[in-house]
Amino acid sequence: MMDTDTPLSPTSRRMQARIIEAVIDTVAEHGISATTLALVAQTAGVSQGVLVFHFRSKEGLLTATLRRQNAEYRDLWLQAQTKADPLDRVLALLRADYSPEICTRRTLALWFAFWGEAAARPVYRDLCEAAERDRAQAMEQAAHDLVAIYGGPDAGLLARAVDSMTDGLWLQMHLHGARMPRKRALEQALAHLRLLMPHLADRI
Amino acid sequence: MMDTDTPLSPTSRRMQARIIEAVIDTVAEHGISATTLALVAQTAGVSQGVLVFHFRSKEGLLTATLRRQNAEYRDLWLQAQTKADPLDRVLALLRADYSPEICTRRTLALWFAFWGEAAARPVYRDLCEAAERDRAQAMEQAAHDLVAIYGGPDAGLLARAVDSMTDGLWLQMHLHGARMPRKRALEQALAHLRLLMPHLADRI
DNA sequence: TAGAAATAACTGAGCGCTGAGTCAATTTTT
DNA sequence: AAAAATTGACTCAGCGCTCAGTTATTTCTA
Repeated sequence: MMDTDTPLSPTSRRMQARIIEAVIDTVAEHGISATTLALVAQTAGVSQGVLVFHFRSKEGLLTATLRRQNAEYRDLWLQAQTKADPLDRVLALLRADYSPEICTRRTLALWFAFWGEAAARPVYRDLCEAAERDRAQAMEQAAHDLVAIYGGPDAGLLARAVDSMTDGLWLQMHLHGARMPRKRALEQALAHLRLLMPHLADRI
Repeated sequence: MMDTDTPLSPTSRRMQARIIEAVIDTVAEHGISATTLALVAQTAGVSQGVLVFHFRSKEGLLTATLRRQNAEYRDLWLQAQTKADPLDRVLALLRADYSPEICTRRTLALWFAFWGEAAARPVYRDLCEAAERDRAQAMEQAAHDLVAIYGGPDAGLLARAVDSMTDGLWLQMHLHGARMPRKRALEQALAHLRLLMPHLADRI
């Protein structure tokens, strides 16, 4: 069990998913530093022992959570890759970052929690970095294709500008909460994109 | 002592500064969750008791550190406000965010550490939010003046785009470390600005 | 297919240890 | 000599993790 790729029994799979949900809730509400096995167990409605049984340690529990978070995020933006037209692809990638699944108090808090510990824990750093990089490459590819067809600024710069805007708006949503709702953030990101590509503004 | 505004003796002031330095080192290296009074005391080369004497609790110690961090950041960008020409002011504000003081492993790790805990601790959230807002307003004012004189895109959008780019690049520097050095980040921010204001590109 | 045997999943009391915070005693500053 | 600053041994609540025992699930056998 755990991080080997042994096929999990449905029972275990369900339990692990349930536990990870509880971890996310706990971290989002209390922060990583106040997340304890007892609290997670209580939130999940199971005994403390089962956490260790499935994830070996608190550390294992947190990295598993981060891994699942990464996978879920990846799944989300991979769907956006299916579009044929590069502008649609860029827009879909962008919209994915402002989807209701991502722009939750819960989810944003989780990302920032792990980013906050990333400097201290190489495991977190590597996982966060990898997720970020994969996504950035996808955007860069899409931007490259876009510029090749429609023209525009340097593709790399364009991609990074869009992604950076996202990080900034995520921070705003994370800190300001209700005063920067998802829809406003999305509208701002789109306005930014229009500014970067005035010649395609009518399609954005 | 502590957060009252009683004038501190030079002895206390020096000791508190020394302790806060140690907190920053400790948080940057081990993260908030692994920062203990013992570790901070050891790093500062003092006894554990003195931490409590000056800051009452671990919580007090951390909020004092955040407050000082805010103040230092504020001092830095306030200097940039002195410029007369609004373009110079925008550029100075931007450059401040990429100054060697800010773009340290240490400093970035500290910001992200507090942002990571912000969702769970209202005190941190409020402090981070306030700092962010003050700074954003300064940028918005400068952008507004700039657009009034030189023309360009919507001032608010411009300001937010610049600041968001910063947050994104801070995240990159934080996660990727050496692969995103300060100078490259600055160069990217400037290139982004040139894209947003082509008519002023030659002055950027 | 019923039921027994074997394995997997889970419980919760408990252990050792480390954390934050205390305080009487000591040193330093005023 | 009085006040302020500092020490470090101490407390004890709460942490991660263990493990003997229990329950659920799957596999085997007649």
